[in-house]
Amino acid sequence: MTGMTAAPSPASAADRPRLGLRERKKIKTREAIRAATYALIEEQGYDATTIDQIADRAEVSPSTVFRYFPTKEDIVLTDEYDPLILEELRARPADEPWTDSIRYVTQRAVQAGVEEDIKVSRLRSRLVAEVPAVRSRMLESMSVTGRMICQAIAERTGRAPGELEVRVYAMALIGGLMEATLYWAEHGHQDGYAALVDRTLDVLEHGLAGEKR
Amino acid sequence: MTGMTAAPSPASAADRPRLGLRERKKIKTREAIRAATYALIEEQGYDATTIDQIADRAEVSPSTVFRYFPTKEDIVLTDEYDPLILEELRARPADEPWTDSIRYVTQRAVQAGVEEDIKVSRLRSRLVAEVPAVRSRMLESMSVTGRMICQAIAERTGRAPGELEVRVYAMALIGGLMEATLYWAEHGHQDGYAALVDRTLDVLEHGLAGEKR
DNA sequence: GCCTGAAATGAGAGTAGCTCTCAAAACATG
DNA sequence: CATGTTTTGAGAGCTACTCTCATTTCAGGC
Repeated sequence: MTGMTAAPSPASAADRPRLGLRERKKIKTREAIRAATYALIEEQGYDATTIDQIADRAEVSPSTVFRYFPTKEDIVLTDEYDPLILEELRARPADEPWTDSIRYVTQRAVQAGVEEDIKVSRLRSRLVAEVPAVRSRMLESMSVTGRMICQAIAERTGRAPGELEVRVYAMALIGGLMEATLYWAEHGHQDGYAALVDRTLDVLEHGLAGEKR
Repeated sequence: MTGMTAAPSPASAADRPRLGLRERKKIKTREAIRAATYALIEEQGYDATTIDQIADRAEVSPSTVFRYFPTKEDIVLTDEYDPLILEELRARPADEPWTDSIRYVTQRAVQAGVEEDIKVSRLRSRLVAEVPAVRSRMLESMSVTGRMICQAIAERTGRAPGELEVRVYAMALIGGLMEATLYWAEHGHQDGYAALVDRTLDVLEHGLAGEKR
């Protein structure tokens, strides 16, 4: 959801025999493409890295790269945690203030992403900060998550999910989290990402003047 | 700033003789390209409209189109009011609460844009809602404005402009305004844009639960 | 009016992201 | 192992965008 969350981990030993050879190959290809992309970007930068080079190193054809990822930016950014996040949001106790629920779930997503692979998280945030196309794509993907958040807020507050106020709050949240990510990258990842997210949520809840909770 | 603000009006009669032939031609070309773009988009939609077609109708070469606008999206979105907005923000009385200043200036920008050409404002917002590339470009351009707003907030509150909290607030504002624009377009421009912006700022100031001011 | 330097334009080649099609290869299933 | 389905590779094609260079168009002094 934050875009910093990691891609799903490779199939664990338990379910590997469950999957057919076809499925396993697909996962392998996906990861080969991503690994090749990360490596090339660190060597030469984002713009200088072409799809053809990625295909070469991943040992697939360029067509295959596009079959797996709709755009070059998606190779870097794609994660598939959104549905899990919504589920977790729904699982929060009904009497918990909804802002706390959002805080909890956001923090969990961040933790999961950073724990999965801190190096990838850093590379991603760096690219988000430095490459406009990547930043745009991330905002777009976060907006989708925003719609989900509208749903969750609506359920908790009894408002309509399409109501302007709800949508504005959700999108403000997205914007704030994006800025936190930028801040993290621009300051060389010195601060803890989780702490930055916490401060971000404070601003959203209490405004700029508001005391820290 | 909102992206819905209009492009600067054509040189008024007073300063036309002041400008050389060269400058006047440049302005004319700029407007010809934009007019051609708007017309073609209404006829065939955004994606179906190519740079070559735009160049044809504007009676310039494709190279010239790119000389005037860095990207296709910019032909639709570009406005140059940002510096004026910052100036106006600085001109607000120092004892006015800074949230009120932002509200005033935002409203003025919206008014100016809508009054300039309501049809263009509507087309723009429609494109922002419907074409991802345009929406992305608009967010990017609004982010630039966001940096300016950081500056203004910092001056008023005595905080540092680079402080996380300030940046988060500014970006949340941007996100909220974007969502208001989307809402406006998605509801067929029924509501007044200014009213939507007002409600948006309420959310930013008082949170979702907050009473209307 | 004319000449000279500077700026704007047009033509064209080139790059890269992305789409589409179609045939060949790899897997699944009986 | 034969059959049908998926996945892949090869390649053509489109378009946004960049760069270069020759040509045209304007500005200002003579």
